[in-house]
Amino acid sequence: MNIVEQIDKINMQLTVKGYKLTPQREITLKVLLENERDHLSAEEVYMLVKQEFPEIGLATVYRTLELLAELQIVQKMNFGDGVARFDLRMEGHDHMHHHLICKVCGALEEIQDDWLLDLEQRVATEYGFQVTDHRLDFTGVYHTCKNNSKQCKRTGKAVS
Amino acid sequence: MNIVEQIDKINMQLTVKGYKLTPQREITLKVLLENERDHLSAEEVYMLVKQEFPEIGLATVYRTLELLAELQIVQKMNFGDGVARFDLRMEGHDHMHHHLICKVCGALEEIQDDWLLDLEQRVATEYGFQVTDHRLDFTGVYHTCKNNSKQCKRTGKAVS
DNA sequence: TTTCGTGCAAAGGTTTTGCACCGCA
DNA sequence: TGCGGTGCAAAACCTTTGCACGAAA
Repeated sequence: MNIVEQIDKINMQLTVKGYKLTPQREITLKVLLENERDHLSAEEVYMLVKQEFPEIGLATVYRTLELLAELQIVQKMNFGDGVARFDLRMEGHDHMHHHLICKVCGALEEIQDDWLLDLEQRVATEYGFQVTDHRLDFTGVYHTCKNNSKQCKRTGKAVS
Repeated sequence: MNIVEQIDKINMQLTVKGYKLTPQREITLKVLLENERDHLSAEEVYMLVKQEFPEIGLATVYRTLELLAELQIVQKMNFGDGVARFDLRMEGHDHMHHHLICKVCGALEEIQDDWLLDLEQRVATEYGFQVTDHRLDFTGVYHTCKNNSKQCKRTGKAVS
């Protein structure tokens, strides 16, 4: 599914709920889809949207992101750096992505396996708790970073 | 290990790093240890410390919590309610606690099983990533909350 | 016209910082 | 004296909100 199709699909979700796909919302969505792997902050989204739509205000970006979170199109997350970051939840990614956070190079990789179905079953039986969503983050170090190579394997970023 | 012993142990960790256990820090630690299960925010810690040490300033609490996080005695966490919360990491709890967050009653339960050793092994082999810590939160609903009982099973809190 | 969405500026809430002061080596 | 630690207030920071305006049904 390409970006245009995804935006169409989201447009339908908006319409059903009585919301409109304004140019501001469309460009914000485009930015999110084009940077799906990057976990952008509101400020970063704002900067990118501004390149195509300079008149947009930061408040609109916040309102759009809030709207998308309400529709479960994005998920608001916090990785401890003081800003909220937004994770797309398209195409069955629903509650199935985990994160690897490298302490050396700062990379934040998303991995797609769903490893937790057994655990969710155990939580249900042992704790009387029905899971609807989960969050799993691993902090650690890429072997390539640890081995003192000059670049992070994933991002290509220079490593301090 | 009782609270006095735990504070002694932490005092040693502080001393090794050149920090002192001031009365403010000691009372802050006591509050954290006495409310280990509660994931207090800085403001909540401040209120509780103030009861025993009214002259303390909020900034000191923030600085103490930051210091304890640096020493890995507490972990700063964010559950999406706009404030940082602090999780004690004493007595081998290290990277072994997970959370159940009930959407109905708001309870935040800590569970102690360490279910992720296998997954950490997989991450190491499949992604070339050595895990040093992890975070696993389950969002969902307690069966007792779902069944419309008037109280949450865990907290006893009234359920809307 | 009515409603929804927007931009701007102001407000709100949390956390950090600057600075003078204090106690202890 | 020197230095780490503190309290207070101000600042910084991210995010939300109030309000008037504008576009579309």
